[in-house]
Amino acid sequence: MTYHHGNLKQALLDRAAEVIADQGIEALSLRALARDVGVSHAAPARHFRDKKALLSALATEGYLRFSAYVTNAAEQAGSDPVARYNAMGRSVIRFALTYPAYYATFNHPDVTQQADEDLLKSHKEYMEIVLMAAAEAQAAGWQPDIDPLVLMAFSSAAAAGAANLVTNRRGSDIFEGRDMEELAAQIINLVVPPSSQLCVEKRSPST
Amino acid sequence: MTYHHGNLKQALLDRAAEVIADQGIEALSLRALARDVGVSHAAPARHFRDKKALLSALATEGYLRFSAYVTNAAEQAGSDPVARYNAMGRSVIRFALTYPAYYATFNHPDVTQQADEDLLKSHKEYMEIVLMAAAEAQAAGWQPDIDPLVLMAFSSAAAAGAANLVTNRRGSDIFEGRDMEELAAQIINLVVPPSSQLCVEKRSPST
DNA sequence: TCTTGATGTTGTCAATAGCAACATCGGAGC
DNA sequence: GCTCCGATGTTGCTATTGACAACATCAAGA
Repeated sequence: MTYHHGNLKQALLDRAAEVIADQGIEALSLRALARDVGVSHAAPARHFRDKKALLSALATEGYLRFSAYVTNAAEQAGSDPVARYNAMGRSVIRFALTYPAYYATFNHPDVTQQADEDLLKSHKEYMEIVLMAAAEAQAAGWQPDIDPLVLMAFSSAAAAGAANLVTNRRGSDIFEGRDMEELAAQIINLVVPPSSQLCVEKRSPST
Repeated sequence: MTYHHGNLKQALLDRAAEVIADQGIEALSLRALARDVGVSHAAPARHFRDKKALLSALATEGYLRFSAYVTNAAEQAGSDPVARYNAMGRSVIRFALTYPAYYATFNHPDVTQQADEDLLKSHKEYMEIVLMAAAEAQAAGWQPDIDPLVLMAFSSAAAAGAANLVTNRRGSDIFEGRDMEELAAQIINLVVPPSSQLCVEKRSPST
């Protein structure tokens, strides 16, 4: 074992993601992280000024993956821009379930209440991807009269809210017996129909 | 000053709300709370098993106020069920801005990942209020073909997402120069139109 | 070889959460 | 009025944690 770890920064981020995923974000401790990675308790300070910085870095990494994830979902969905946008919405839910650690950082006060330049950049990049996709869906007939930025905010808000619903372990028994993932998908469908065909139908139901 | 505080439990909750509102939920400490209220560091333990319990209690109180708040908003909005539901949505945003401390607890892991009986009850009560209002809006022509529970989840998700957008201090400069509160209102309008008139128009735009 | 900067270690401090033993109050029952 | 007792608050303690400072080690280039 060398004196230098070699890749401590990434090792810490990886381990942090694991810990958050199975013990919750509140259980995260820099010292425990250092122990787990086999390094002394002050070593993380070389890479992260403080705990917030680590969470921010994790969130930054999360948004990068998030961008890739939704982009990929759009590509898988084919060429209909509305179907693509719907698929992106569904992928938000899947992402939250697949990478709970990253998703948890997105909502953590240390991340939401502060600005770190890298974080802002990766977050903005994500939103721009969504914004462009929203504009394309509009061009294909979805909500043509609304400001694209408002539409993007609306979709993001709904998707984020749905993801929260699904990731909350507190079982609101009002949803007793429901498949929460299915519920989330239905929410997405209320935001954007699954195909542009349905946009047209919606606007002139008499046909 | 008496030996017994008299109303320590409520005093702690009130002070906690203040601290959260102006220093953030991460800055909350039971000991500081005890100091501020003029009581010894272990006194809070008599009323709250631990920090999570205090946050849960605060969230419970928050949901009770939340219920009253949206109910009041509906009453102020008149008799059109759709307009009432729209007003309730807007009131969610106002609530988040007016009582940031309560709103912050709603999204805190200690609250979202665990179940405390009182909390579940007050949260369920809130959701039932929204559910009933959604059903009434449906009866007045809003989204008549959708499962009311799905509609309720959709509206809640979108409203919560919009509220998060507005309460996040991290200025995503993609919204540069926007009035975030106005943006949130526009989001609500995409969920439910401001009056039942607009539902009909939406469904048959040819008229 | 010497220097330099990056990285990791050891030691330490203040703040905190949570526990236990004790003190004090105030009301219920006599 | 008195006593007991449970509820409430206090004091003292331990372990954990985040953060800092001084030092050690390594790699690479002058």
